[in-house]
Amino acid sequence: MTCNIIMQKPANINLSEYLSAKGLRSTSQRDAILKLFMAAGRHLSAEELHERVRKAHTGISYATVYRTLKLLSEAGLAKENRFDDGFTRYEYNSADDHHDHLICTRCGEISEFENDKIEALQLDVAKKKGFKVRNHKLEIYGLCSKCQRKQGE
Amino acid sequence: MTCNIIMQKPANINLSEYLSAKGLRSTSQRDAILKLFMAAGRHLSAEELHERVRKAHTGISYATVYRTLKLLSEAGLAKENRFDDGFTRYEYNSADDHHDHLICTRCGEISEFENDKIEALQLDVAKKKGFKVRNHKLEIYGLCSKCQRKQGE
DNA sequence: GATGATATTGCAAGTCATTTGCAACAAGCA
DNA sequence: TGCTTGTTGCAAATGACTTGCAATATCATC
Repeated sequence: MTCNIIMQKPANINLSEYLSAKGLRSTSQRDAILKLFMAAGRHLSAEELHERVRKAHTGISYATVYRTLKLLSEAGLAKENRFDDGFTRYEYNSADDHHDHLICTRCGEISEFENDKIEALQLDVAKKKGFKVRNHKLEIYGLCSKCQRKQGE
Repeated sequence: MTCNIIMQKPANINLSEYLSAKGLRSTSQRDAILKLFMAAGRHLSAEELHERVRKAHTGISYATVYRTLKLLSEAGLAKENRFDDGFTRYEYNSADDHHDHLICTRCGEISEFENDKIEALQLDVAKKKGFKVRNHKLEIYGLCSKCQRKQGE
């Protein structure tokens, strides 16, 4: 059901290219953060990432995690998502992969979907209003199947 | 197909009914805030509302505006929207009126739309994942027609 | 209308995620 | 190896929003 026929290309830029193009420096902290960020799967908050980073690589500060996450976003390697739970979650941004989110308000599980029809309809709506779309965001909040079952207990 | 997305209770309630039902009190501050909130049109931030309220009715504090806005939300008279600009905007919640938003990232204009097809597709997606929808949020960011023209200047 | 229990207010101080100033430190070119 | 300048960790600052508290106002009851 979820099999993706087209292989997802990784984000086209890699970090060290981006850094040197901008005259920035490569550091052990940045490497460690990127590595754990990519390994972690999606939708990590800065706090969660910091936790993991600190375990593997003592002494990396909160500030550095935030700064690096911002850097990764600018480089196109990460994408920021501000859901309704009050803090920003980051996901690794593979090129051209746009998707939207289903968010379980009970357990916090976030799953993804893609729907071309919805995208097309959005463009129609925007066009009718003379609006030029740059970005969009669709979030569906509710209960995942697990939590529906638990709810009955 | 019926849209069983439950958004919020219809706002057929008026404030004084809600207050007395809950054992709460009606105050001149609450009246003033509600009046200006309703008169103001949509998508006001707490700050904007406070500004207006203060002009008409000196001495109403920020805290009271926030508290009243929260009260109105609980009463179903207001709806909170957290867009990507970092702060919450409130709109008057007329019963059963669900809509989504087009947001101009240049001038901040917010316009609304409704699209039943998109809503239906969302329910499909959710259904396929065994997800029970409680709420959803669709925001399209870009440039309104005015700002596209200005962009060229 | 006066009384009194308690909801509400304004103010200032507190949250909480995120950002920033700064001095110590490190990368990487010369 | 030296030196310029980007980076880091720390602590303090931000900024939207919330809350504690003492003063005040509401409203059911007398």
